[in-house]
Amino acid sequence: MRAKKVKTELRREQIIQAALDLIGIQGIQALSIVGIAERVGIVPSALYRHFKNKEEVLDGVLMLIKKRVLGNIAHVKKKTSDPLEQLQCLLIRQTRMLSENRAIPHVVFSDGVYTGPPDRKAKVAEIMAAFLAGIQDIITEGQQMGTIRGDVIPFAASVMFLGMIMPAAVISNVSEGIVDIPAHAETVWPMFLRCISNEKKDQDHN
Amino acid sequence: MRAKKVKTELRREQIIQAALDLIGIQGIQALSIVGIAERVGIVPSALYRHFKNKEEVLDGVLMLIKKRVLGNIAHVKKKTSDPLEQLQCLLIRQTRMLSENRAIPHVVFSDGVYTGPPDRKAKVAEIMAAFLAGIQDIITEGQQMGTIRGDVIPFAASVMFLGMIMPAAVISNVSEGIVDIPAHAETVWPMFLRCISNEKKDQDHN
DNA sequence: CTAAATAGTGAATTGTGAATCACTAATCCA
DNA sequence: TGGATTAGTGATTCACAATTCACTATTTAG
Repeated sequence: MRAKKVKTELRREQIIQAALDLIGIQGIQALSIVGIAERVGIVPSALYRHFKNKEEVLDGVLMLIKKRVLGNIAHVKKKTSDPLEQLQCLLIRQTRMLSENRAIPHVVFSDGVYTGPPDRKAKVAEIMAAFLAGIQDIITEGQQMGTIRGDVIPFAASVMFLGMIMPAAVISNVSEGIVDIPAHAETVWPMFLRCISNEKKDQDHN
Repeated sequence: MRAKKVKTELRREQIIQAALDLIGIQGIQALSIVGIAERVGIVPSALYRHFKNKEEVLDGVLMLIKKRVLGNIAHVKKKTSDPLEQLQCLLIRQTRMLSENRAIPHVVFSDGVYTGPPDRKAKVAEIMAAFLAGIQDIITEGQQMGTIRGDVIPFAASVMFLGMIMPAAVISNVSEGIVDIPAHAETVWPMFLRCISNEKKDQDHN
């Protein structure tokens, strides 16, 4: 049966979304043109009307992920002006996003990143760098406002922030969801807070 | 030229080591029987004298990694009896191991883990679980001795410990070693210490 | 020293997945 | 309405990687 004709613009989005879904289900390694086409409802060769090759599809996936990740940071910055609150909110959003969208860790950790053309690696690096930079911004601001300890090194702290999210995602993937990522985030947050916040000794009583 | 005959026992080790090396260089995805055989100095088909198939080679690699990771924990426990010191020492060893042996993150984070036969996933899960369990042990002991806060949840803390290592390894891989993992570990350790240690308020202020 | 056994070889088989192409059907627009 | 453009199709090509296999060279034991 012949598929309905759809304008390239839209098909591209469908294809990228399909690829993202499939990655979430089976990982990048198993991602095939045939699989994507099937999911979109067209024949494999039709896909080449919209993308030059598989690599270009992957590029699209990366751009989408970048948009979502950075979108979270932007959203959080609008929501409140308290850096610590921003971080907590970001943690929650990010973990929710990961647990709903398992494709992201697959893409970021995939060793295809290392195998593929070098610019793919660079793109992943850029996404991570942008994410870390956003967090460092927040931390620096918190330091200026005095709610975050001055002796915290923003870069190190941003990597540690990532460290609350990344292992949880990996463990959750590997262990078939035994770990509830958002729940874990809630548990870890107070610990992280203790790392960086500038509590003046006596304030913490619950 | 014909390769020297070597006893299976030894060849198996050579093959596993070659696979580990190659994974470190090009990632799991690009790992091929041809590549391994070449590196060992035999012809591809010869490899099948020693392993049933590629999957079995991967199994061997996983076992080797497990041995090394758990070996680090055992070593650290022998070295000192102070839990906090054990953790710091473990952090140092583990990061050194990762920066020398880039294959490990490739294997553990590879999405091939999700694609491959389900028991491969289970094996990776087991390695991570064993590692986390080791850390939890140390933490629990620290709590009994009073040097680690009682309100710390061992599992959460162990994941966070992993969080000091894992993101650093990934960033280092992606960014072509811009981040020096062991150096980063040194930076982050004091922060982690603040998370879990039971300093009685007034001892460290600068 | 010789015959199992053990390990290594190259050719052939098989499977898979990406990409190309000539062709067809739908849509656009003048 | 009718030609040009755009998107979809199926057959096919190409490359590559995992195995298998009949055969050969080398050890090792009796």
